[in-house]
Amino acid sequence: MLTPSEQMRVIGSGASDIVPEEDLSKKLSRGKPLVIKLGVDPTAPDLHLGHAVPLRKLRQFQDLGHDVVLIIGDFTALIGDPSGRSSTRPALTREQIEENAQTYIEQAYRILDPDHTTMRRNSEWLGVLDFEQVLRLTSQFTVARILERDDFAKRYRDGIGISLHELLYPMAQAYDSVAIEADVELGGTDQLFNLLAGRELMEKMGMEPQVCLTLPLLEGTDGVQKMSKSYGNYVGLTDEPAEMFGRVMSIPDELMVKYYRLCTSLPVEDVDALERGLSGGDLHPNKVKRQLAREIVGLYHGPEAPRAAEDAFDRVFKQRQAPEDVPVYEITGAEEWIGADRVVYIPGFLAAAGVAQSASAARTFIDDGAVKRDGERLEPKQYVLPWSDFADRDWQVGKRKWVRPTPRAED
RNA sequence: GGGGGUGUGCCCGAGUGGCUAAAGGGGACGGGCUGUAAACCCGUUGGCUACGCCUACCUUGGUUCGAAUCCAAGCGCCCCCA
Repeated sequence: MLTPSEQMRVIGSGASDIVPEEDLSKKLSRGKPLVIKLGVDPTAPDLHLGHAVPLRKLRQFQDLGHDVVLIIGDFTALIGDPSGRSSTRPALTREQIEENAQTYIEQAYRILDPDHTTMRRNSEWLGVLDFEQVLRLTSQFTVARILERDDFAKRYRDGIGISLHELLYPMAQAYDSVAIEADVELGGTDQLFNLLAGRELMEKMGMEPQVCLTLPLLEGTDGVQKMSKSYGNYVGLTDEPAEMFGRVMSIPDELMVKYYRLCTSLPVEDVDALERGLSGGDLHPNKVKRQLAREIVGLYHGPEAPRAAEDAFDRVFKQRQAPEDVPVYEITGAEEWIGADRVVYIPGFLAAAGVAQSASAARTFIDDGAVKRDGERLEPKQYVLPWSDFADRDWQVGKRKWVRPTPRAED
């Protein structure tokens, strides 16, 4: 095991804040494994690089010999953490939550060491509290204190509704820490309030308070908003290698270094060197971003994957050629967009194949010059084509959507 | 319990009887440029085999030749007083 100060260095790298740092080194210096808590919200089933940031930090803790407790917020999901949202979230049903939790766990184990991870659901302890116990808990917090939380304060000021149950979210999360006797809780910087609530509650209940460790929020591929599925700016952990490569390539240049720090396992010194090279103009951003994409793809798909992903990327984007395996759309012959004389209504096809939202949208694409057949642009208003000019050809919509209509094999 | 306000397309937000598929902005998408992006320029952004037709401005009824626009009730949200 590393010495406490060595551990501090590893733990602190990439962290936004550790409050209070002294408490953490004190805990570490006892030489006993610590209980590291991360609460996860089973509202979105698909994990992305943003989720991976705290998970990777947990992994570091595991590698240092500590115990990780992953708390599935199946009970708190009934509230829906209002954090960062300007309005109340819809509460999920139990079935949805359970389903999401399962997928979450599967994906989390791509990063965590399952042998050193304990999985708990907070319904275990929150679901059994009776009203009296809830009241006793609420008496530990004041309204003024809860309203200090940024988003509550803002919503209150702006006259946007806050349901009473939302105010209890921090308390519920805090109680999780009490229940598992957490030593350290991780979270994004937007979680600081909730993390501190845990610390305070533990203290009030006569326990050794947890240390709060916050991590920077990862902006999505748009470079502006926090990575989130609902913004469509995410890189999914289960994305296909080529897809993943492409998505990483689409992040703004300014974000590259941050991604290196939070999403790859490159040593700090190497990242520093890249940063210097970029700002000094010695390194070309494109090269650096390619390496970033390779690193990330390699992390989730193994060392062989990046090469193929990069090749596919180049084929489509650099050389503007069709990918190796264009998705096939099987023609059954019953399509209504195929006329009796085997004349094909192209917008209907593009909509049916899912490369355009609707036939109207597909028409727009055609008129915009966004539709190509075997690399050749369709003329505006060219909506119908004879069968021979349609089937078994590579159709491209925009830069990256491909489909190849193929008649179903007769057998 | 009383009083007032508000509900528009993905989001914000104009529009107070016909000229409105609905200004403007954001976002998104497409084209150009490029390093893959960003910035910038141009364009599109309800549906439909489509110079026309259909469905749309919280819901349901009503007034009218005609309503997102007026009326009634309902539902949601917000504020103030108690």
